[in-house]
Amino acid sequence: MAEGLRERKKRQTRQYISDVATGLFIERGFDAVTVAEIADAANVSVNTVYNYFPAKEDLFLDRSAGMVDRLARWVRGRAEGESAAQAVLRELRDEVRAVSPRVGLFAGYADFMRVIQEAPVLRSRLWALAQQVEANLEQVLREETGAAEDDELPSLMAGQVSWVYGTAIRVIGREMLKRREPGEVSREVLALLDDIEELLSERVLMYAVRG
Amino acid sequence: MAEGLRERKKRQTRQYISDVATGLFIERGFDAVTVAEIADAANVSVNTVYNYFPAKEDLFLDRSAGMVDRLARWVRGRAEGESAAQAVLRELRDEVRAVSPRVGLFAGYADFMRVIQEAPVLRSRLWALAQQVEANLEQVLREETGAAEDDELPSLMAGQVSWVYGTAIRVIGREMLKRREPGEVSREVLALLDDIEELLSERVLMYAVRG
DNA sequence: TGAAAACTTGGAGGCATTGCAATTTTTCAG
DNA sequence: CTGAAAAATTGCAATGCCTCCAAGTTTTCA
Repeated sequence: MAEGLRERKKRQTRQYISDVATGLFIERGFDAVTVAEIADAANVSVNTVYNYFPAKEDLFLDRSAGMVDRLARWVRGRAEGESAAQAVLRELRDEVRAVSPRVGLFAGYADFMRVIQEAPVLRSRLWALAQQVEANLEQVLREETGAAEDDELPSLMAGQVSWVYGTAIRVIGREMLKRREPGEVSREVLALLDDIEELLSERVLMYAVRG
Repeated sequence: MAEGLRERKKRQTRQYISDVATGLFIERGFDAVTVAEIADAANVSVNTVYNYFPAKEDLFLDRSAGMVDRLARWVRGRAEGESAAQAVLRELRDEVRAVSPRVGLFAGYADFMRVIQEAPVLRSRLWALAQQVEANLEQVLREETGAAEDDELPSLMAGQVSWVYGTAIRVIGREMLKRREPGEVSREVLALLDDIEELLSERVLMYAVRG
């Protein structure tokens, strides 16, 4: 614990800068806020901001970055006889139910989504994060199946599962931007997750046969 | 045809700038070439470059941008009893077979992929294009099925099909970077496309059941 | 308590991108 | 063929993100 004070202070500073930045972004939009303004508002120099965050986008997506191994964790810990996609949908349902009572989180999430919607840079960055999520998942599946190095199967599987995940997140986000009352949002979202699972099992998505 | 000469000249200039830029990017990498250098090499001013291309990435992805409606076209024109995913894979196979004899295209494609691999900005941009492709496809499916405005199904279907497309493109690209002999590349790629189709029909991807 | 390590800062500069006004080129009617 | 009008090109200035570097400052620890 020799490194206690310093480490604590660093974490606080980092968090504070990110919070200030996030507030400004939500208030005025991502592009309308300069890094210089953020540094000013956080009482640090521009260079200090860059010491903590490699790029402007990271100021906003700092927390999301911590979730890159979530999917891999979910799949690794799934139950016997449960498919990867099912596990992901189940965990999402649990999360929605757990967070549902707290209105604040929902409201914050809507703001978050709105800022991202309006800034292409942020969307790209979020996609890059999704890539990492997928890579982690691929690693898990590769270990689980013991597939060979040049076997493309784990990669394809990871792609599919992370598509399910991404789609769920997207429809949830869309739903949140629509409604206002948290209870209704929660109900709609859960229904959507059920829909997705049903669609997957019916293979409807994959085989939209004409005629 | 009053606007003939001017239009022709514009198209030529545009093409020339893009070609010069592409050459430089392939030679030295995307980040190692400045817009000023490109303008110089193309005998125009920096502003002229920006008159034709909104951003540096567009210099490289100019041709790819023309393919945003390809997927929608393929699906719209699929045969009776053929699924959307099947149609996409079939068209891709046809394309590989058609282009296979011409070594030049393959070689160029490998260079193209390499440049993109090394530049995150280009990957993001390519992803943005994929988003447009997906949106177009969703529109087609929406019209075809006559789904309601708030029905999420066409969106999900489009997502799935365009995932199949993207995955195929990705594995093809990976394969191309690996091998050198065009005949072998072609054979491998066709085998991969078959694999993908088989995996889809076996539902293996979606249901990686544990235990 | 005093160096070593870690953190912060200011300044200079590179590069992408935009806006504006001046200049050149192309079109087209008379 | 000629002279505006329209369109394209250009230079210049400025903004904003981001990097590098060379001082300071603060924190750690012997």
